[in-house]
Amino acid sequence: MIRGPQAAPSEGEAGDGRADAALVAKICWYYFREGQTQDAIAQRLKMTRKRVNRILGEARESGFVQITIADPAGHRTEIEEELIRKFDLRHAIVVPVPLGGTDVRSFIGAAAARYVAECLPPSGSLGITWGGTINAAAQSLPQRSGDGTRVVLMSGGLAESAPINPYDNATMIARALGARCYYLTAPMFAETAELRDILVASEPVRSVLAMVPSLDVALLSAIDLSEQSKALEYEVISRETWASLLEAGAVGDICGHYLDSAGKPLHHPLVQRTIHPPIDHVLQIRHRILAAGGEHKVPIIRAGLLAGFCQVLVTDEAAGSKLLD
Amino acid sequence: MIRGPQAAPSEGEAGDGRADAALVAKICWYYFREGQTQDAIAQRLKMTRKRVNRILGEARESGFVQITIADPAGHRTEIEEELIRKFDLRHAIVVPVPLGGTDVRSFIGAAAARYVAECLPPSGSLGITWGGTINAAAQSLPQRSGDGTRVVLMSGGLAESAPINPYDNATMIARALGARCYYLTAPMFAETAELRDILVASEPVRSVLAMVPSLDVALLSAIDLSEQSKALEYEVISRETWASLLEAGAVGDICGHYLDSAGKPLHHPLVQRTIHPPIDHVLQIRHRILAAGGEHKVPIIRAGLLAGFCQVLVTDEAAGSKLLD
DNA sequence: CCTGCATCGTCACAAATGTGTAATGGGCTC
DNA sequence: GAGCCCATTACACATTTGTGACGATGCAGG
Repeated sequence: MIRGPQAAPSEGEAGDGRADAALVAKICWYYFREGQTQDAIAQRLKMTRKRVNRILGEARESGFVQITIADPAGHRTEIEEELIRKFDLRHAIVVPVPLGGTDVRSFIGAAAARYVAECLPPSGSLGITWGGTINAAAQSLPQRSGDGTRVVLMSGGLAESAPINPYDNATMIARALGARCYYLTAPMFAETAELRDILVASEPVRSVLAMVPSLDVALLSAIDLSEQSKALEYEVISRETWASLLEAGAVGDICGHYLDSAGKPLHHPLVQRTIHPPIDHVLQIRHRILAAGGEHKVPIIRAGLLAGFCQVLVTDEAAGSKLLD
Repeated sequence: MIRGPQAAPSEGEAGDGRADAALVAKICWYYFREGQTQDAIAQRLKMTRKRVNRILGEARESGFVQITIADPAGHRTEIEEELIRKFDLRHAIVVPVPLGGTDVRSFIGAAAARYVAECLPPSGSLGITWGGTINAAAQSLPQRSGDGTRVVLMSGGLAESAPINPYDNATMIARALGARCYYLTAPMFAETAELRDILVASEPVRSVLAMVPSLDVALLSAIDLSEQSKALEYEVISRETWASLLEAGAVGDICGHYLDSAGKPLHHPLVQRTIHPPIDHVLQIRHRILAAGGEHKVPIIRAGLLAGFCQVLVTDEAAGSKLLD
């Protein structure tokens, strides 16, 4: 059984030295490329079939072998066509809803990763935000050598390490791309609006934020404000804040900008405390990709689309068809 | 069982309309990404397990799903290191030799395809030559949208359709890249040197050849002159020509340029009849990749390296280690 | 309408795969 | 050197997968 790609990246595995990478590669070649049986490979390499089996399993989970499904380029799904037309997008990618218990975000993340890998030029720069979808993307981003590639995390950090942490996200993506990583060394939300302004004006936060408008690609995620919102679950925002955001008409946020259902940015007190690039800076990024799915994210995705946050949408069938209603 | 990628591309299959591409994609997602069992997928999609099974098989063979093995970038094999040092290469890729009866060329082709896909810029131009290795590459080249990508076939054609035909090669590669393809509308060898000169000077041959120096990437293959040479087997050259080439000291050719074992181009009569770009034009191509392997190709590969034909070598372990002797 | 051809579903089975459990053995600490 | 921990092996077994045989269904042409 191939477990989904969101297997916890626990346990210290730095250089992945457990099994000689060359050996793993060889086994993978024989198995996937040549179609040899695990048994045959084991005999040939003088090891147990079980060992081969385990190595193959690990190779898949760790992303050592990537299985990519042809992008039916030019042969778009109806739903993709519709989305492109309705929201005037450059491109839309709609992935199927998982059958089993798998998290949709890992599907969407994988597709987004693929797209990013394709459109991020060598030595390009990529801005990312925070979220489970981005995390999933990080895990299935194809390795690349990326000379001079830069990754910029466009949100502050969380002091208390949530299961999904902005800094982790950024680190993983940067590692996969072989990129240099720039973090916002500030909390996601400052304690007061004044402090926020001071932080944003101070180095090194200022210079990292200053990179945003000239980024090549932005990989954005959308945070919803439904009951199932991860922001709530991980206590990124308190229940009171949540309630007050809802009351103000917010449906979620993209890159820290809370939007109402029409895509208009709100002037909620929280926004004054958020460390993030201004909207118009984000909108100056040449290539903007929004990766988000799941039915509860439909309102914020729609808001983001209306606000012009993205030219490329990566989502799932469920959200995609709801967006068309 | 996953059969090797060189399954004959026989039978007319143009648009591949047998099974809805979207359906195939979905099944592949469920199976490869989510790890669902074929049975579960069949039930969910209300079809037989056998059907799912068959679709998956076809998807693999047709290259609809690609299985890529992580390039241990920066973590090179010793043999790769040595090759790079000894021949002053920019990069070397050494694939394992197949266990079973699989043709080495499909391995090498796959690796080369992957490399090309990586280094060919969007809207870039790619020059290719003729040969089984290139053919294998075509078959495992990841699909891409390639706006404005161009593929130039740098050799003439064969009138009598050999199992591996230059035009087929070019077409397949162009199709995979979504590229516009430029052919040399001339035979591989003209009947006389005079006719060759006339052809080369005439349109449209001239303008296609004129594209060569400014190509972004060249994917070159090496044709050997051993007894096992495919050129001989497919009767691309006659046995007499073959003998006379050997006598002149040739060890094979790259892009129609016959070289001796030191890499010096020969002035054999055949060369005067060959429709191909001059050596210095080929050497002006910025990014030159030589994809060839198998022990019998070692002499011509070495010659090609000495002649400076490539900065990147894709070969197999057997040839690689022989090259280091 | 019937015939021939081809594709698909059903069944069945052998091979391959994933996953336990217990035994083995190598390397480490003490 | 004894004892222990860990990883690997050997063995066994349930699932999953690939494939062949055979009948049913559907379609084109006479």
